[in-house]
Amino acid sequence: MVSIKDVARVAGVSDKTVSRVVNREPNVTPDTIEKVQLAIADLGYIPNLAARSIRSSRTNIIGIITDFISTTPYSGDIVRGVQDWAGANGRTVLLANTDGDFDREANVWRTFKAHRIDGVLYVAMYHRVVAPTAGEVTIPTVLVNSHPEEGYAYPSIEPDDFGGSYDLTQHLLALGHRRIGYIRLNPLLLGANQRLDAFLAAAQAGGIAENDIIIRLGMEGPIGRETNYVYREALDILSMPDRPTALVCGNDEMALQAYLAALYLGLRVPGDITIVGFDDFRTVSLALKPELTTVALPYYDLGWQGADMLDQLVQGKGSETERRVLKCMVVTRQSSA
Amino acid sequence: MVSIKDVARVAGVSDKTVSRVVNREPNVTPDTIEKVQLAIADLGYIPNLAARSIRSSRTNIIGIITDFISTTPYSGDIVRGVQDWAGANGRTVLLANTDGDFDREANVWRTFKAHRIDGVLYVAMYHRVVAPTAGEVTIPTVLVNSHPEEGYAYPSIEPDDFGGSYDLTQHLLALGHRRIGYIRLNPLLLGANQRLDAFLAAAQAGGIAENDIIIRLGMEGPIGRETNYVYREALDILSMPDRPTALVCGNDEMALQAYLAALYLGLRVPGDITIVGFDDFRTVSLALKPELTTVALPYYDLGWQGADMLDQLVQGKGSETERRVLKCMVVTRQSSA
DNA sequence: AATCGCAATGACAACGTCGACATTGCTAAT
DNA sequence: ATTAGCAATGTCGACGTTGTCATTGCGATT
Repeated sequence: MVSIKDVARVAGVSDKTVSRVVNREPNVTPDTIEKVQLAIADLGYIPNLAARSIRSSRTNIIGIITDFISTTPYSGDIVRGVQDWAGANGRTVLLANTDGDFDREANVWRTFKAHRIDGVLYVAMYHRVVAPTAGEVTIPTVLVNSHPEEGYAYPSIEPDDFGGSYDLTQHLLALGHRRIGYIRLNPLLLGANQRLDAFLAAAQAGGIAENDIIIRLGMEGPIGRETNYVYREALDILSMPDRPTALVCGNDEMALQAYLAALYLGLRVPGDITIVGFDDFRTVSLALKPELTTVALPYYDLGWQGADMLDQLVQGKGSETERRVLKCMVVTRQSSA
Repeated sequence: MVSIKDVARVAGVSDKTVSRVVNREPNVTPDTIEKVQLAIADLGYIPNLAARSIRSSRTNIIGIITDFISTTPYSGDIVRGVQDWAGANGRTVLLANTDGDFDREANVWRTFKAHRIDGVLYVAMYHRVVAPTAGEVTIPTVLVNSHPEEGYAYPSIEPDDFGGSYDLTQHLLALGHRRIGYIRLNPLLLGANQRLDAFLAAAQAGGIAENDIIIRLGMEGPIGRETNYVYREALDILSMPDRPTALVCGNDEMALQAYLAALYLGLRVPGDITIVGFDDFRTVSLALKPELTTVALPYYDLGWQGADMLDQLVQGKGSETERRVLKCMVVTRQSSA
């Protein structure tokens, strides 16, 4: 591998001068700069970041720790957001996945420390409460799509499930719906309760009677291996003699099953039944016909802004306890009327 | 940061001896080993991999370059496969995304070279032909989910779309279907043609008459911004007076739209119409009711085995031109009968 | 003309680790 | 008793880079 010394020799200057050119330090003659840059291009020299980091004890690497990267596919957007931030700011991204396993997580922390990375984004693939103790964290860390357990102080960034759900419910009320079904997410998910609470709050504020709200549990059990009642419950709700005019689903995959149930029963969306989802998981929300009214989760921004928060933290400017919450926008499509 | 010398001081040995213990070299007294390990634990020493890599000019880091990581969510499984391999073999994964942009890709290669990583997995998020020239590749590279353009020699690993599609078609023939609809993927995708070709080959081999095969184009246009005709075409095929008894869809999202069309027309799956997909994108294939018969793409194994091929290559044992193809399994569920 | 100030450049050490080689001390063979 | 052999440990330098400080040379000031 060609090193700074090779460049120095070819350019006829000292290695330190090459270093100055590479790092754009002041007080170098334009002449010299040109000579050096020529030599660099000639030799195809690329600085060795490992060597640099030994001297400067900063690596410009940030790590991402994920738990279930593949089970909730849309949250890949978080990773993309982080990557784009990193690309735009001259950082590189180390990626590691724990599958939710404690030992593997401890290992990942060890590896990250061994690489002396600057900071860690601890990304939960579903919105939840989290305590990243496996590594006795000593690297600056920001929690993404989750927030710290009581008593732990980490900065965090998460979506405003409550606000999104509240707005979505208001959208239904504005359309005149007065009897509404609701199929709940797995209660283990943080978002599940926030979404339900917001739905109930908005419904109450809108003057909906309690017995005009039909709530069913769509899923339960450990994440990744849950049992799914959505289709059955949707069929059941939609077969009621006084069936609701709108059906709110915990997420878009549930909405998909609600569509199937509705169509199976010969109902038209949205003519006979309005159906809405949550997440704006576009593979589903746009494939559904009519396209699905849902709430877009700001996954990409969660990643980007999370990386930015981490950067602040690394530079000592960030708050140890900032808890940032990002708005979720209602996306109105043709499934609601 | 605590270094090997700190440990040496505390343990009362030389730094080299600590190094020996850390690297499990032979010829160290059990006594010494224990003293050193105690000191290591005491101080929380973790070797600095950057320093190590300067000496040994191997980093044990492999890089993943992806193009469209988020648009096709299931292919996150490839990344997971690579990660798991890396975790099991003491490597770390650097991740970078290009969004299909040439300049960004060139940048990524630069960064990877600057990190002196051992090798690169060039992961195409949809199966296609690829020529990773942006970096004038000098790092050992394996193409995943794609194969090299004519004239370029890279090892590659990809799914056997043809075989999977052939088997799936045979499954339909075995069920007695003699008149079959087919909705094509975007022709830009490598898999699109392989799947269609296999379908036609299997149908012909099974003695299906040409006019008992109804082929429609489901999508076209640039990846990520295509126009989608699937729902319309499905409605159209299923409204034919002599409608086919089975409908093959280019992928599972298309199958989803076919379900919606069938149900809209009051048809039962699989009673009135058998529908099958491709990919086994479980978010869809399992959410559909009845659950979808489809073909599972070996994404995870693509990642794992790709990483393994790369490792061989890095160690100089691999072939520069190996082209590995992984079998795709038909997953029989309730949508076909 | 002598001095000062400063821009431009270089020499050298240090970062943390490990490979090459040297040293020590013990056992076994003569 | 001497030596050879080898296991256990240590010394030192190198990897590629940059920070610190020193040196050079030149124009400006007195």
